Amino acid sequence: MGRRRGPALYGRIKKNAEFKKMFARGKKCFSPALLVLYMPAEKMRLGVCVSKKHGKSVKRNRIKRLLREAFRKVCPAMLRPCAVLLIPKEAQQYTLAAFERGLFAALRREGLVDGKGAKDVAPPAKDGV
RNA sequence: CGAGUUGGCUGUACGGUCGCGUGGCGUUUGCCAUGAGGAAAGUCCGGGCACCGCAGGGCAGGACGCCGGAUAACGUCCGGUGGAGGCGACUCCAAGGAAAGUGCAACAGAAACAGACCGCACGCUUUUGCUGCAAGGAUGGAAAGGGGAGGUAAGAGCUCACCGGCGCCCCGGUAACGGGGCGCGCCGUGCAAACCCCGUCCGGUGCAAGAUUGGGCAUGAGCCGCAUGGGUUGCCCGCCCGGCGCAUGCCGCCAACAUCGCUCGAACGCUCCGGCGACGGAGCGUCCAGAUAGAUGACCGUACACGACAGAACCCGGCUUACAGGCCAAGCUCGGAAC
RNA sequence: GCAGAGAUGGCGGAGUGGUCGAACGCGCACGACUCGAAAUCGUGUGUGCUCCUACAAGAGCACCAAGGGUUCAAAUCCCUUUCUCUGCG
Repeated sequence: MGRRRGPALYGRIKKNAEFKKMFARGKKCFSPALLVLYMPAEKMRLGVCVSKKHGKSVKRNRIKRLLREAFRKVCPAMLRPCAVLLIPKEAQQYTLAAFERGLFAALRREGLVDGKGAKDVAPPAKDGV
């Protein structure tokens, strides 16, 4: 499946059991825009959790894309591989900048990311490490 | 020119860098192709497909309901009929049966399968009651065909013409129905989106359906049941029938987050033919998402009416609902101006 | 995705088409009892608009998720929409 496309930037969390494990044992950190759950893992992995409370399907899809894009931008700055679960908070509007800033701030507080500003990381020049 | 009616189309576009799903080539980097909607929605109908007792019968239940046609089918669509609304183009209508039966019509009112409260009037009586009548009043959503003329003591289809109703006949139409004639003084309110009657149709469950693998074979003993039992959509008849786990040996496999179902189809585009039309037929051409925590985003540039509602989940045909703006057709209707 | 159930005062929850703004219970307010409180008993208690009014009281209309329809009459029957809940891997 995805692995034959060469070294992708990050893998995805798919199994329901994994989600349950993340909720039960993952470390939590908060930011105004979203809640981040993470665990150490062999490679970078991402899961998003958007419920019906956030809106109808178009809105939910939009939120998921923004979360993935924010993670894609922050990902190269990560110091060690983790499995990360992103849960947005309910809001009137969801913007990429808010998610990106929130995610970066939360990860820096946990020491998973070096201290440079989030905006400098933006173009992930090459994806082969 | 203004106002309006009906039907239909479109609903950001192009380029660059990075990123995502699927398919192909390479298989080290990567490259190429392709990638949401008219409603994908609500799940309100109708099918296909799949499985279920082998699906047979009856009852119950449900849906539909002017007529004719289209269709795989429909509660949809088309063309008519009747009714309602609009000056009109046109729009809307669950539109069979109330003399098959049952039921309901509260309150008000004298009376709502039925009549006399007020009233009107001749005569008797004259405080009042008897008798005749149902025009007017009053109640009500509904009051005994309608409103005129004659008639009468007062009145009444009592009589007459018109309208309405019912029955019969003739003509037109496939039919619903329309037109005309004759007869009957009129047997009668509303509700069947109350039960119901008549006609037509329907087995159930739904891709979380289901199929493949998850073990197979052999041997051994055990437990439950052996029919007043179990299975079978709600019920009855009918129909079908043993089930469960354990130990040992050999082969197989690591397991559910798998594979298939999963997208070529009542498909789409163009042209021609038949039909008023829905639609049908023929020819040529095209391949157009198949995800499974669920793929379309970020940034930059250009253009403009600055982009609405909104995201496939087995697939089709409809209905309903949401929707910024733009365009087209019928050159259709009304009003104004000019000629 | 598919299937099903429901929405009635502040809350729970009844309500065969007809005097239904709507039973009943919990609340809440006031009163009685008490030295005071609890318990008990009694009374009252929805919202909005209009009228009237210094307030209170009173009168009328509308509202049973929203919008239509059938009916003389709808919380109830029918259709559409919105929202909530439940089951199925």
